[in-house]
Amino acid sequence: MAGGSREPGRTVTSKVLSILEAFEKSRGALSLTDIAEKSGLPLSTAHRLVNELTGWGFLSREPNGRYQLGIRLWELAQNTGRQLRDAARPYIQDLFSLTGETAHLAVRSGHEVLYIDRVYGSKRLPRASRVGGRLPMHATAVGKVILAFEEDWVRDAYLNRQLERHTAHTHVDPKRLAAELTQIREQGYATTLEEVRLGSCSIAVPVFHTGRIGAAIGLVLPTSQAATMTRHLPVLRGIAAQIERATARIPLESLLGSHAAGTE
Amino acid sequence: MAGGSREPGRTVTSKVLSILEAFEKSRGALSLTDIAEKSGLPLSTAHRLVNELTGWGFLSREPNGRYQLGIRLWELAQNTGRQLRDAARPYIQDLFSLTGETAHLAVRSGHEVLYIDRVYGSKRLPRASRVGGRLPMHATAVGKVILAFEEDWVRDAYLNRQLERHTAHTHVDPKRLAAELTQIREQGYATTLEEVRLGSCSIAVPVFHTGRIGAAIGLVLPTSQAATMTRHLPVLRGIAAQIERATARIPLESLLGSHAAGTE
DNA sequence: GGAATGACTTCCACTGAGCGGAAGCCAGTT
DNA sequence: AACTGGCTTCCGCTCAGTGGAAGTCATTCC
Repeated sequence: MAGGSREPGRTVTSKVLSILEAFEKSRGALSLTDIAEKSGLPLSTAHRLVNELTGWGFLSREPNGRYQLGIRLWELAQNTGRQLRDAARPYIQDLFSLTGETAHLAVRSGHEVLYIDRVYGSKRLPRASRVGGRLPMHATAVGKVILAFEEDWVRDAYLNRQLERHTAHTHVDPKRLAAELTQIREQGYATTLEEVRLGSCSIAVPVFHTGRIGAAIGLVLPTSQAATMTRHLPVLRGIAAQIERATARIPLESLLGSHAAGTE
Repeated sequence: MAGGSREPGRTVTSKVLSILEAFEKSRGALSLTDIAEKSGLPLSTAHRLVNELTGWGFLSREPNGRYQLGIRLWELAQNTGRQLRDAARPYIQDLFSLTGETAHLAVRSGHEVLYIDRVYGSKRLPRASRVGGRLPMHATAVGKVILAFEEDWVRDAYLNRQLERHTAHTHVDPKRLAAELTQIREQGYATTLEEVRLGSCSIAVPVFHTGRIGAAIGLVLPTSQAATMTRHLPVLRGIAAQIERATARIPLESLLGSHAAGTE
C-alpha cells in the first residue's frame, strides 16, 4: 500500500498529549495546520483528535477557526498544587504590599525553578518570569537559594551540566557558582544582578518544609535598587516563616504532588 | 473471546480524558482502582494509560502509590485565559487591599459562573468559591450581575431551567428572580445575602468589554456586614472601570478563548 | 506462620479503533 | 476561471490497543 509516512509505535495517548503541548511552544491560538506541524501528526489525524478534544472542552475554537487550550483544562489543573498555592497566597500578597515589589513563590522542578505564584502591581514591568513558567536555577535568586539548600546530590548533578548564559552577568562557572551557593547557605539568602535580564535584580530566601528545602520566595526589583535590596530581608524572612508555619501541617506530597515532574 | 465488558466505540482519547476528569470529582489523590472506577475503564486499561500519562508528567505518582494531576498539566493550563487574568490581577489585588474583603473575578461559562481569580487575606474564611470553581449564577452576586447584563436569550434560557436551591435564602422563583435582575440592571450592582452559604453575603458589579458584559468583580463578606456592604460600591466601580480600560485593547477571543466551554 | 485479602503489574492473542492518503470543499486571490 | 491554502470527509487496511487472566507483593487476620 504505497509506503506513506506512517510512524508505527506511536500511541494515541502520545498524539493527544503532543497536541496539547503544541500550545506551550507558541503564544496564542493555532490553526489546525500549525497544530499538525508542531505535534508531528498528519493533518487528518490531527483533525480528528483536535475535534474530539474540542468536544470535551480541552481545546476551544475561536470564531476565526483557530484553536486555543480550553477552559476545561484550566479548571482541572487548578486542583494541582492547590494546597501550597492557596496556603501561601495571602503571605505572598503581604510580601508584595509590604515591599511594593513583584513577589514570587517558586519550587524546583527537575533542573529548573517553576514559578507557582506571583503578585505584582499594576505598573508595567518587564516580566521574565510568569506563573507556570520555568527558568534555570543558576540565573535566578529563587533558584540559587533552592539549589543552595538542596541535598548535595541535587546540587552536584546541577553543577555538572552546561550552565546556560542569559546575559553577560549570568554566573556560569561551576566552581564559582559552587562557592556562591556555599555563601548563600551561610547567609541565608540569595541575590542576582541582571543575570536573567538587564535592568532587574532579585533577592530570595528559602522556605523549609519538614526540615528540607521546599520552596523559595523572592522579590524582583529594578537594577537601580540593587544596592539597597537587602533592606527587604527582614520582611522576606518573616513571610517565609509564616508560610512555613501555614504549610507545616500539610503533608509534603500533597503540596505539589511530588513536584519533580521535571521537563529536561 | 467470550463476552466480556468490552465497550466498543469508545475512543482512546475519551478514555484518556476521562482519566484526567476523574480527578475533578474528588479532592485529593486517587489509587489506580479509584481511577479505573471513576473513568469506567477496566483496571488493566486504566493502568496502561495512567502509566503513559505519568510518563508525560500529566499525572504524578505519590510515594504512597496514589496518583495526582501532574504539574505538567498545570503549567500548560496557565496559558489559558492568561490575558484576562494577568491584566486584571493587579486591580483585583487593589480591590482587596482597599476593602480588606475577599475579592473575586468571574465570567460566565455555560449556565454557571466560573471563578477566574480570587484575592483574599490570611484570616481563615469559609470558602464557597475557589479559582477554577463554578457556582450557579442565581445564587451569587457575580452571577446575578452577569446574568442581568447578558443578552436576553441567555437570561431567558437560564430562567427556564430548574433553579437549584443552596440555602433557605436562595432565590429560586423565576418570576421574582427576573424582577430582581431588572432591578440589578437599573442600579448597576447585585447583592446576595446567605444565598450560597449561611454566614456570608456578597456584592458585585459588571465589567464590560466591547460594549457587552464580559466579567464581574465582587466581594464576599460576613453576614454581619450585609447592611453596610454598599459602602464598597465606589471602589468596586472604580476598579471595574480600570479593568475595562486595561482589557479594552485585548481582542475578546483571546481574553478567555471564547469562554463558553460550558459544562452543563 | 500461613492463608486470605486487596491492590497493582504483566502477559498476550485477538480485533476494531485509528489511521492517513486522497479526494472534496470552500473562501479568497490573481 | 483558474489557482491557492486550509479545512473536512471518506474508507479499507492494519497494528495499537485491548482486557481477562494469571502473577506479584504487601498487609491483615486467624
